[in-house]
Amino acid sequence: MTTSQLADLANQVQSYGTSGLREQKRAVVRQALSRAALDLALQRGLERVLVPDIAARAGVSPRTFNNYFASKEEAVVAPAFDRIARILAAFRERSSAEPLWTSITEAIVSQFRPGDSEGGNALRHARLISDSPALWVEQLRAYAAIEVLLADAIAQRLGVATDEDLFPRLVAAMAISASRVAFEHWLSGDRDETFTTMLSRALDQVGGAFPAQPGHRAR
Amino acid sequence: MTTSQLADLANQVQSYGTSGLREQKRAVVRQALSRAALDLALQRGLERVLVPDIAARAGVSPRTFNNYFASKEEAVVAPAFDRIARILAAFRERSSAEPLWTSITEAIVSQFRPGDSEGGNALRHARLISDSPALWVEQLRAYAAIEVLLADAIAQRLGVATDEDLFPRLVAAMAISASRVAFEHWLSGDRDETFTTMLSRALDQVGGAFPAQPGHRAR
DNA sequence: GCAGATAATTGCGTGGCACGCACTCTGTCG
DNA sequence: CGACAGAGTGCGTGCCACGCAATTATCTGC
Repeated sequence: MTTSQLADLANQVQSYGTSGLREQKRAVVRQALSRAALDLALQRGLERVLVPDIAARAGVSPRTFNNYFASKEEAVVAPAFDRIARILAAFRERSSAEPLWTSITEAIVSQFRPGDSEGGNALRHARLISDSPALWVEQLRAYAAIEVLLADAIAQRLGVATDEDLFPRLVAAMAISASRVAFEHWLSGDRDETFTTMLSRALDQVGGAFPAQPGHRAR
Repeated sequence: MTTSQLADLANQVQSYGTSGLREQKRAVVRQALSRAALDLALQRGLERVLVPDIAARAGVSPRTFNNYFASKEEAVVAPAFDRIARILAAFRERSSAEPLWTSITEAIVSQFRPGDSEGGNALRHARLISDSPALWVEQLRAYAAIEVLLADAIAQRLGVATDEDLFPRLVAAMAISASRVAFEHWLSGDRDETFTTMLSRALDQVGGAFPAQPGHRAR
């Protein structure tokens, strides 16, 4: 993965920067487009949703759609990128005194606790994504994005450089992969246990590989 | 990830099934298309390569291209899917008596030993993929494919079911993720050490999390 | 080895999509 | 309030995936 790519992916993570009228409107339109795409996809299946449909439902011109998203898939998966921002924020707020893996685990798990936010819609959303190859690939990009950003945050906390030490990337990859596996497993199973439980278990199981504190040894 | 998806991805992994004239010719055309796509992409950049160009170079009609690959990106990344088959075969050939993680590590590393097969072309290929967002995403699909297939092979060896026990998926994900991180890190760095060295180190570092033998404990 | 079944190649046509460009409208800021 | 940056929009272009049906090549059983 190249520098340019990192930038591309990172830029999709909501910046929530200035709060001028302009940026505010832009955020509204973006969310409207994303919601429109999701709603339509949920009721018809994404293949039967055309970009102009989405634009129309969001009250905007078709051409405008592509000023926000490069594809309808990107629009549907956009909320995942938002969650990334929240996970990162949660991680950064954790004390550096606590074991690294604990910080990571808690940061991730905390973003799923609020009880399947937004009603059962979240579950349908998840199923939609994992059932559509195109959406699922788009989701992979989200995982890749958070992996890189999380690695940066970890490196920052440990005071090492990501391009010299592969430890941060490794730890981030393990955390994200474990989350992804837990998620997919939970989605496909009978789910006699909650997602957060399964998530925690997967993370715990993987966490044993890594030393609790900076005294790691990767190059 | 859904059953249909697993099938889709798995089907891209070369089966090398029957050796009739038919399958043989098909394999030749497939490889010709893949090579053509790669060569053209290397000299012009993938954006400047059109599907008809590839088809022409492979001596086949444009329409035929899509009977083999769904996109030019898929054609360029196809060799990665071939390597998957080899890794899986290598894993299955390892003795069940040896520790699981050792089998996995050796199976993966063994497919990179032959000294950057096919001349320095492999490195250029790798850079091409990691520099192009479209190709890079396609590569993610390959990683996902092998993760699933490897998980199945692991589950088979351990005698558990992938839909009941998430341990195989977890182990597979860790192995593949570590490999991916090592690869990306190696590609972006000065590479004062060989890829296989870095790969082994990453895998070793992660392997500590898992028990050596079936006596695991995941659900 | 031949006839019917099966599968691959190809040409044509269609629907869709990403994006460049130029123009307009609307916030923004001194 | 006036100039400027940036966002929305219409139009046009090039490319692409894929359905369909006809043709040709391979396979299989007798």
